Amino acid sequence: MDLNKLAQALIPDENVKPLDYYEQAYPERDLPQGAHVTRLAPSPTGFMHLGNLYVALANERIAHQSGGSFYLRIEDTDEMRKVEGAVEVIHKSLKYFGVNFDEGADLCGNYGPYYQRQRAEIYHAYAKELIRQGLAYPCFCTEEDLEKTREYQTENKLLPGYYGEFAKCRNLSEEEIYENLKAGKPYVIRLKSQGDVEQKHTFHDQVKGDITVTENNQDVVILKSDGIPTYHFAHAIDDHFMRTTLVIRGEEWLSSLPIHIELFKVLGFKLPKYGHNCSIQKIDGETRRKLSKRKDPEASLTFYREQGYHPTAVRTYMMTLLNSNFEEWLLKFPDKPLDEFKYSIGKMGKSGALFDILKLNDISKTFMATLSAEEMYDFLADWANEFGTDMQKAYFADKEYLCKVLTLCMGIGGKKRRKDFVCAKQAVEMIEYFFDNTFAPVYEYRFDSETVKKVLNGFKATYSVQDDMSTWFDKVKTIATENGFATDMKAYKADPTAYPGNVSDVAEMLRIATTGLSNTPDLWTIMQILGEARTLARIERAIATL
RNA sequence: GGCCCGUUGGUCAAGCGGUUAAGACACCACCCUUUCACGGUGGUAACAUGGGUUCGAGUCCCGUACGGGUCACCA
Repeated sequence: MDLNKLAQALIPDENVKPLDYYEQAYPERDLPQGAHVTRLAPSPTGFMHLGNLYVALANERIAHQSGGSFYLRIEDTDEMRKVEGAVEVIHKSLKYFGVNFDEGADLCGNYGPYYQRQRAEIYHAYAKELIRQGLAYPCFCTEEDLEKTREYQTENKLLPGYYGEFAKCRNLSEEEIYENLKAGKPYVIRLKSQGDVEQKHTFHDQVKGDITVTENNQDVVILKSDGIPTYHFAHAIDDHFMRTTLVIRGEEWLSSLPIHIELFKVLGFKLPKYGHNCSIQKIDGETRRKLSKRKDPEASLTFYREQGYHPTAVRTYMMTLLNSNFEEWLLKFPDKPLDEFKYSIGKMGKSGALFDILKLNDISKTFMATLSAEEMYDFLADWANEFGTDMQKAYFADKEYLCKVLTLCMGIGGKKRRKDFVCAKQAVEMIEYFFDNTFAPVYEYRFDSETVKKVLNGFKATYSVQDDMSTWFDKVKTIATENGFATDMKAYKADPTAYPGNVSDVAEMLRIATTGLSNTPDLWTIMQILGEARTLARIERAIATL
């Protein structure tokens, strides 16, 4: 068979450039020893998964730490999944979490285009070369044909797929090929696999260590009938010409690694290093499964923005899952920037980790407690502006007042910072009692109405905003004594049954009356912030409901 | 089902042939405390399983079980 003629018939010369051109157009990068070029290569589906951030972080760290480059390539070879505006979403959501690309789609760079659809020519040039070498061929099988062989293979317990004797179009005669072409039959280009499934090799994965890979024997499709490459072929071409040195990707790719190895081999390209990381899982009843886009809201990156998790907190949590020695480092250097941590690919977990929102919350609380009132104001204002209700947005009109509230709620100036704030949404909800238009208390006292009424009336009669903290508390103690509550904690502890309660119970009644909550920061300060008129109004409001 | 990967407390995990099997989150108790937190101290709790190899195995080998991934003209 005249392979040159076939190659020319399938992919005419005028559509491609000579192979040398590409090698020269995309030369080896001039980088320091040990520098890694990594990438993120998502499909533009418009949905950003937590896993996307996870793998992006790993790739970004390794590239930047080694003095290499990290780029974004868009895998838009599947027309069906494409969504308008998706690339913007990718940039926006990753940027929010501090992941920045050096080059790539919608950015500059010398190794583009970074959209696979715009790289048709280069794929065709190499597909043509493979055809010429007899390493690829056109396949005219229809979906029904493939379905039939698959059925036969399953029935007979044979390895499914298009290979060896089942690869009918491998052996098409020259006449048959041209006849099919002439008849306008649609076709794909398949790799003529040289592999043997009996052959196993050990392969060093950067994450998993030594693994055994079986040679590929599938005549995989490299060019679809519309001339667009499949992922496998595009991966080999792109990562070669973009000069990727290390591919960190999800472990779902592990099983197609043999295909990639063969593709790089037949194309004459040097295989990059690979690291296959495991996916983030979730416990669902009894079983674990991958975090699911459909079932788990926390799978989506937008979830963290909507809830108002601080990007640094999410990033920190991701790092604890990504590198097993990170947490130890964090404990040792809590104030150092995250980027100073020495990331190592070898410290990535070999088995899938469960997503633990409690742990995220803890990290988040600790981080939030490092912010100043001003920083917190800005962070909450940003969130409210995008996701808050109109009432919540109004909180930010009086910055001075809100900063006072935040200073109190975060325990700034105290001996120890409070750690009440987990995320913006919860924080904004938590401070709503400071604003009269959202103050909607549900009073739940642990004492009977009569007692509460006596306490509240006693307080109302004596409260003055001029009182300093100890004067104020002395008054609370007086009210306690008047109602039979213990003020001497030692005496109370010795015999709790002798009293209806102690001062703390009295304080709690006052707290509930003024805030609607039994859990708030220091009550005296709250009353100072509210002022005398509002404080008394609230006490009266509470009395009225009794 | 075939192939591949994995399995240390509830969760994340350290461990590289000899340890009282770290640490963090969560949980519990106590202390501190005018509430709630914060903080402190302590506690409960683990090597999936059966065989080897070895003086000695969480660590090495084989089997089993369980979990995950994958078997497209999707990535």
